[in-house]
Amino acid sequence: MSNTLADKISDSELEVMKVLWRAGDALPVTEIRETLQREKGWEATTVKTLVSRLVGKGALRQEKRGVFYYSPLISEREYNGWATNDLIRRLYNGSARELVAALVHSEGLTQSDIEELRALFKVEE
Amino acid sequence: MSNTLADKISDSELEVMKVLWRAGDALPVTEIRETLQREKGWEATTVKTLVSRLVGKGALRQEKRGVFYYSPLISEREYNGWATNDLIRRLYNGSARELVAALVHSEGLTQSDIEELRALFKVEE
DNA sequence: GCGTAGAGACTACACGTGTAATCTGCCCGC
DNA sequence: GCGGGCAGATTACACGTGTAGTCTCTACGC
Repeated sequence: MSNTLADKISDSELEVMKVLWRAGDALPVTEIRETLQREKGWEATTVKTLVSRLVGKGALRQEKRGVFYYSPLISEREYNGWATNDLIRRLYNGSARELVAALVHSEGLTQSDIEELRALFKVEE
Repeated sequence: MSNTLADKISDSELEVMKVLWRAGDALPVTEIRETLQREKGWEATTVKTLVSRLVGKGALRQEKRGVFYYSPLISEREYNGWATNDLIRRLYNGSARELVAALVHSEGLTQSDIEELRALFKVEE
């Protein structure tokens, strides 16, 4: 369980990753801090701790340009895929189909979602 | 975050829930223990701890029939729905459609899964 | 040149979780 | 009736996580 990279990113850490993913570019901790201070009310040191832990886990790369700049080593798509598969494995017997079926049957999808998805399935044929 | 019931079931605890869900009936801790000892190699006290924590969290009901019998207070469907929505909220901007789209684009689904789902969507129309 | 602020490192601390061991009291078999 | 085993309760303990505070050093403004 747990692949060497993406070594289990925690909920708070995920917020840091999201900032970097959105930025699409390396950021100094200051900027990450500003964003998360605004959005989450987190203290500067809290953000720094999370960033350090992520570096330790191999999820962020740290690069010295005067001050440290951080960039993701795993993409959002990669992470989401991993987390989604994990859920599918744990709750849906490893069957993505079961997951989607459950969604369809459980009001998770609006009628217009269903429309869009039907189109998607046509295309993907 | 976290609804009063289903108050954040942990991974190990989930295994206990699964045993009860599969059983479809109240079980004494002895039987839960036997199953998990076989399947996971867990010690009797480990299982008892998990069961107690689940009772504390309001996920299991404890009922004295000579010895204690345990039954789930939340159904598998309920829990899966909750956990799935949580994932959707955290990773897919709250959009179930985005999740499904990601699955379709990422090899998560086999061709035959897609066939089945297309049928499903037709029915659900 | 000296103080101050900010960057980065180190430390803190409570709570949840995984994984159990030990203690206690009761019932069953001898 | 006595000892052993089992159910249930209590305790344990390390590690991850959320959330920060403090310490140190350096560079910049005065």
